[in-house]
Amino acid sequence: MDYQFKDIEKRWQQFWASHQTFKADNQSAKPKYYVLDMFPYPSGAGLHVGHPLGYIASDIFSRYKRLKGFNVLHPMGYDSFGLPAEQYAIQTGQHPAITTGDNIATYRRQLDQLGFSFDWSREVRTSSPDYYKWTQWIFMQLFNSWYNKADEKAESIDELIAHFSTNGSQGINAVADEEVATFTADEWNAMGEEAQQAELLKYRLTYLRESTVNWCAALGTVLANDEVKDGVSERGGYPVEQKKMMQWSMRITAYAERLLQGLDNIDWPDPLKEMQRNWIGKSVGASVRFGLERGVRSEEPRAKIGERGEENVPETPHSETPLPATFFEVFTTRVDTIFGVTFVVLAPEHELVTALTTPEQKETVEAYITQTKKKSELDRMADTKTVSGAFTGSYVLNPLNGEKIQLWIADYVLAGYGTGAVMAVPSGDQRDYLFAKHFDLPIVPIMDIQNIETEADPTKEGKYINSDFINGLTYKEATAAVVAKLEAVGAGKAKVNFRMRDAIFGRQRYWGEPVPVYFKNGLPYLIEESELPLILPEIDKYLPTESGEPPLARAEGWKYKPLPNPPREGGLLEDGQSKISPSGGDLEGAPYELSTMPGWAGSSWYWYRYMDAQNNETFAAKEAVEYWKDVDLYIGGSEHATGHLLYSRFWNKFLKDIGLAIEEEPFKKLINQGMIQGRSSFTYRLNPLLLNTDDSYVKPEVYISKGVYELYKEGDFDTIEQIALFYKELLPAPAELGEMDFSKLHADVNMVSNDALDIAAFRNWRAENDKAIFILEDGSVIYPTDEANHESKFVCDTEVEKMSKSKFNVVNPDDLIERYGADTLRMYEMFLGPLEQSKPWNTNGIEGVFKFLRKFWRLFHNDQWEFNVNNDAPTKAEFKSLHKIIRKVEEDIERFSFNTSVSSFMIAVNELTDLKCNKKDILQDLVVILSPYAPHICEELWVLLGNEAGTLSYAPYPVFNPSYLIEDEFAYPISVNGKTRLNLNMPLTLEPKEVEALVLANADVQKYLDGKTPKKVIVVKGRIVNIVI
RNA sequence: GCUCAGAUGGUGGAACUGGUAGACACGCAGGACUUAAAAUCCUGUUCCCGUAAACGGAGUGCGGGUUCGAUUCCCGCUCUGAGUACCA
Repeated sequence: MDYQFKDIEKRWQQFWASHQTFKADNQSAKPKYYVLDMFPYPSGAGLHVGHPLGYIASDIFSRYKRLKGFNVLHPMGYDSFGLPAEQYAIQTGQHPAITTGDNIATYRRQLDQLGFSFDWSREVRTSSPDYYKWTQWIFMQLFNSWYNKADEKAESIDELIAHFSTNGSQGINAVADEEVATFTADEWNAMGEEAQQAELLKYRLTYLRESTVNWCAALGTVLANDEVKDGVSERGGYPVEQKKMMQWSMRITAYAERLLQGLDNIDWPDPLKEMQRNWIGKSVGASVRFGLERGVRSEEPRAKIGERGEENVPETPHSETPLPATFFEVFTTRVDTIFGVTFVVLAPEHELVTALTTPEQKETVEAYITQTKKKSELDRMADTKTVSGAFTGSYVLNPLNGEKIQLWIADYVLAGYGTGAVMAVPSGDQRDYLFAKHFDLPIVPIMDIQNIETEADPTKEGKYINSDFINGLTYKEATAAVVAKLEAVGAGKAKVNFRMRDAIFGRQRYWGEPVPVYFKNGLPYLIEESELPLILPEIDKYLPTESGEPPLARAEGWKYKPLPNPPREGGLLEDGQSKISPSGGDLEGAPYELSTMPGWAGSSWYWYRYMDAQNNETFAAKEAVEYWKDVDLYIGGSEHATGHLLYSRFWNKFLKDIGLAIEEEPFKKLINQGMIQGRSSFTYRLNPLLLNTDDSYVKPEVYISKGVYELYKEGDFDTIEQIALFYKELLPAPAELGEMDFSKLHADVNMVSNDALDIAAFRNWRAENDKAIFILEDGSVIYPTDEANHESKFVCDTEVEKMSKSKFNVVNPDDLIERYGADTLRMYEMFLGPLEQSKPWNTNGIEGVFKFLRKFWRLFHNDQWEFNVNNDAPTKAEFKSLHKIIRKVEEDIERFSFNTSVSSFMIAVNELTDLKCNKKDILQDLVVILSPYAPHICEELWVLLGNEAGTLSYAPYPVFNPSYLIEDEFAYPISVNGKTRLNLNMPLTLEPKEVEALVLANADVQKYLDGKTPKKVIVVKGRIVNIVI
């Protein structure tokens, strides 16, 4: 039979499903290998041709690893909470769970069609209560943990409480909020429950805090930093504003150092690691305290800042005057330049600005602040050239020499980074330099070799000048000396600063995991573990309430009512009275948290759930986690570089700290598959200007082929003339033709093949095309009545754009599978080019892969399509072809070069076809090697070859035997002065000297020598001969 | 601006440690088969000179360098894509 891909593929997909061929075992004598794909968000549009690229690669790798004797875990699931389903729900009123369910069904059908070897018994859906129960559970573990810097790990909050009650806050080195209190054990024990809880919240790894958030009013929610692009929301492009809100946050900053260090030990693409490093943004430097100069008059109460550690403040000459604070801190990476500081700048939003502004400067400063507020985030970013700022009228004191320094505000200092204040060193920092020049502030050189004529010179070379006790020292010496001095006088210390902020963990949205928390007197408490999952309640509308509360506030009677049985603290009393709110006697129950978890909650641990997806007792059994440990290969897009991949590493480290995970890093090796862009097709339509027309007739639709259009555009007179004449003939008498114009119109790429338009399909596409006239590439014309054969084609123009419905360039895998089959599509997607490289999708060329599979099929069949394979002993040439491909494919797969292995398969099949090889000894091995790429056709041939159905997936990978590739002759390329001139066959046993003699004796070589003696002859054995004259 | 990645025929791409540039495939051109079309098969296809072949010249974004030999290494530049953005 001919190659019937439809039958074959359907049959084997059913076989794999019904026999659970790819079900992985959680224990095995084989070594484990975990291949993970970034699970998809099931969108309504279904899969387009770009989505499966990574899945195909990971599937090939999984199948290959099974052949190589590994116990492979290769699961798939759905990241099924998310905004699009909710937006759809808002528009249609349909519950997001229904939409999501439908979309998942579509995805599943599409994935099944591609013949993936997923173990579907482990499927997860983040929106399923069985799954989000454990997402909530992990949230509870985070709530019950704090980060102990002494041990560099997370520990139970109970240990912290124990420490507080015996030692107070003394000796605790934690990552916590800035304003943690200092207290003794007695003071702690004397605190009320609420005061204690409020204090503990400052330590918990997930905590509630008023923070500035990216509020997107149009989406009605808060967005993470990585969801905001250029000041607008990444999804939908709605405006985003800064707003203060009470928010759940994750103390990811506790892990900043470990997240940074961990990058050194994982095999990820360098650009991606670099992105994470930049995101974490570690800078090593020092914090320096600048004392405030007396004379500040202010009605403001004392600000909080600077209250702690006041005893360390250097004495200021007139300390009797009350100040809002006695100092503030700046962060600097160049503490060695401290004697070059000629002014200090605060962010306009800095808390001390109002208090430190003198009455004389009040107007100027306020005007400047107003101006800054007006500027949108975008303007502030774009406008980096203009220098602006305002003098506060106050002075600060250099802590090392007591010098009086002007205090300015300027919007180039960001409130959100460091302390929101910088010490300006105009001689060494270009921004400071421009600022100083603009406002005529002093610039003091501090290095002997510094050149500050036209710009700042940040050099670290040379010796210090104008710098007090560090004069004459080098950079390294000076830095150490300054830090030591600052510490000695209590005016600063070495400090590491991170750009990364704690991650906001909440959305004012419906379609997400409910936070397992209720409130008592404004303080958050966890519900009981036994009460998990906290199910997402039904609501009438998926919108915020009129009062602006999140959608969950609409849920009727959705209050925390502790179960009466078993009775427990915080629950109901035996008589049924609630203990929850002692003050209010709240029988109604306590309010739940109304925001839901963000999109990244469910995806930050899902690879563990795959290890033990059905477990109802725990998030994944200990034995399962100990067996699979971590992901060996993770494939997905680089767009998750600073979101998912950072949060996942964070949660993994936390899970390791509390003993639930084994490895410090979750994903050992990661590959980014490139993005597939769309390749749009365009037609050119004539739009002539018609003079003297009335509305009694319609302009004829005339399309011209690309080549004709180009001739026209180049001003080819004949073409212009002909088109005008042609068009004129189409028009009724009264019309006069003016100038010709063209519309460039998208044509659906599915009607275009190798840039040639399928005219019949195009006519059917839209009503107005029905009567269209086409001028083809050679100038011939097709009329609506005339569909006969034409020699020429109608060629479309092309352009690379984003793949989107509106550009008519979406290619759906379903159509291609229908036409060519899954095996062809799988191989074609790999054949397209290197996996990591982004490229436009182009269906041109898929025929070549299809032809290859037919040719492969034909190797096993005779001219009548009868199966025809014999048991004869293969020849040397046949063995050579086979072993070449065994080695090549193995090498290629190991370095994820799938495109080159597809080429090699083509070469092998071409060779074996030429050799007319139909020997089982060769073809059976070839089936095994090809099966990861084209599993269906290989399963079919495997059975035809007499093997048991279903055993191919676990067959042994053929062993490469190098003896088949040993050559005894080699055609040496002979080059003269580096230019290859001819090839000479010589035995490989010859030594370079013998080769040289043979080459120089050759008559053809003599011709090139032209009687001269070569200066030098280079012979690389088995490679090349180069003669230099 | 900074960081990273990349630039090879008409197209996608290959050349893995410096050793025959353009494998493999698409497209195109010509041919075979066919009443015809589709399918299939064969031949050619980097560019320039030349009717053609032999032959000759140029050639991996541009300009230099190292080397017997450079798509590969070094220096400088141009362009494209991605990330990031006043980070102190």
